[in-house]
Amino acid sequence: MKRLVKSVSEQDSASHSEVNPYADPSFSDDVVNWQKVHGRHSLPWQQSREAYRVWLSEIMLQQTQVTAVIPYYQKFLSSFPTVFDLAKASSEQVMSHWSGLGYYTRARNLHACAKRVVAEYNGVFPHQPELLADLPGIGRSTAAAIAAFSYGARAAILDGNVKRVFTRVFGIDGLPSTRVVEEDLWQRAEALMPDARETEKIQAYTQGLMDLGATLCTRTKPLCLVCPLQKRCVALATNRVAELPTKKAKKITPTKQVIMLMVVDNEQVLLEKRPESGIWGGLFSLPELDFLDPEDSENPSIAAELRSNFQRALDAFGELDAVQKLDQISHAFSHYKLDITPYRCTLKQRTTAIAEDAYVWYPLERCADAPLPAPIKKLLLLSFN
DNA sequence: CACGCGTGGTG
DNA sequence: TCACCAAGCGT
Repeated sequence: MKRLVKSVSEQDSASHSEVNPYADPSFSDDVVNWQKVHGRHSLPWQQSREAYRVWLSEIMLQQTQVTAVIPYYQKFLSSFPTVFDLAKASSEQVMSHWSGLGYYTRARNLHACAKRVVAEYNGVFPHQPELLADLPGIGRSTAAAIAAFSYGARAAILDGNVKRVFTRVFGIDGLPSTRVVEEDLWQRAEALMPDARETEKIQAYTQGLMDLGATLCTRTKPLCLVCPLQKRCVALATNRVAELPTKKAKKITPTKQVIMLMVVDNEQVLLEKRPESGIWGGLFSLPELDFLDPEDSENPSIAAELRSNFQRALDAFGELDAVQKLDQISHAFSHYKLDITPYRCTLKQRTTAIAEDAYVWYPLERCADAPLPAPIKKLLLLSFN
């Protein structure tokens, strides 16, 4: 459970924002005036202030680009028009709709959040950022975005766009993910908001910060010449735009190798449900075997080696008939690389008693709509279409 | 509190 | 080709 009560120091700084040394009314004026003329107004989730739609879009947009989100947002809304529809959907339905969008914890939290909003708030998202941030998948910044866009609340966002704009405009060194820099950024975010009297200003300002970061103050090749903040931009004045925000030192990404079994029988493929935590959590995928390096064994035939190693895994599913090695797939995550060696297996006879709900025989014709990781869905579609 | 968590686009 | 992300959150 997250904290619902602000500490004394937080309350103090919030209620005395007029003496916050970072306060500057002209800053929000510049952002708002720019947003009204040059900002984005036609995105699908900007056509309504309904909290359900704002929430859905904000969750999808976490660490994810607009172009990737749009088709998912539209399909989600079509299948689950209201928070009630989403709350009563099955987890498999929700995961199927999220399949391919990544960061699947978001989908599980989305579903859990919908259920809580229905159960605890009669389907109405609360207005207070503190209550929003207590819901699963909604952190401080997303809570502020929902409260601002849906209800006109005066709440500060601090997403990647804002961090990039602020570190450049104010010339802030240091990794934005570190405690000290992030606290400083939050203080500026709180101080620089427009006055609360007009909700339109809050919405235009919040959207304007996001639009500035997304369309002008981009990671590479920022369009400083047309930026409404160019006169006050420290990074531009000191020729450090390319250096800010401070980048993390790159780490070497390890490579993992797995064997995946594509067990096919009667136009169905055997899928295994993955654990809720970890990579591809909550999705179905192909059953995995630890990668076996052929160099380790004393050169048995591939078929014999595979039979002996696969049979134990396949005992649970049926009697093995044939095994065919498929082309290796290389899939890059943000933090490691996965080399997949898929083997297509057919059965002489399927075991009648399959292991509980951990496994499911899935019709090949429905794979396009299955709750699968992107590379696995791609593999299956390529194999059977 | 630094890290784990996906994917498709980009230069 | 491949490194590096892009509207953060939970632990």
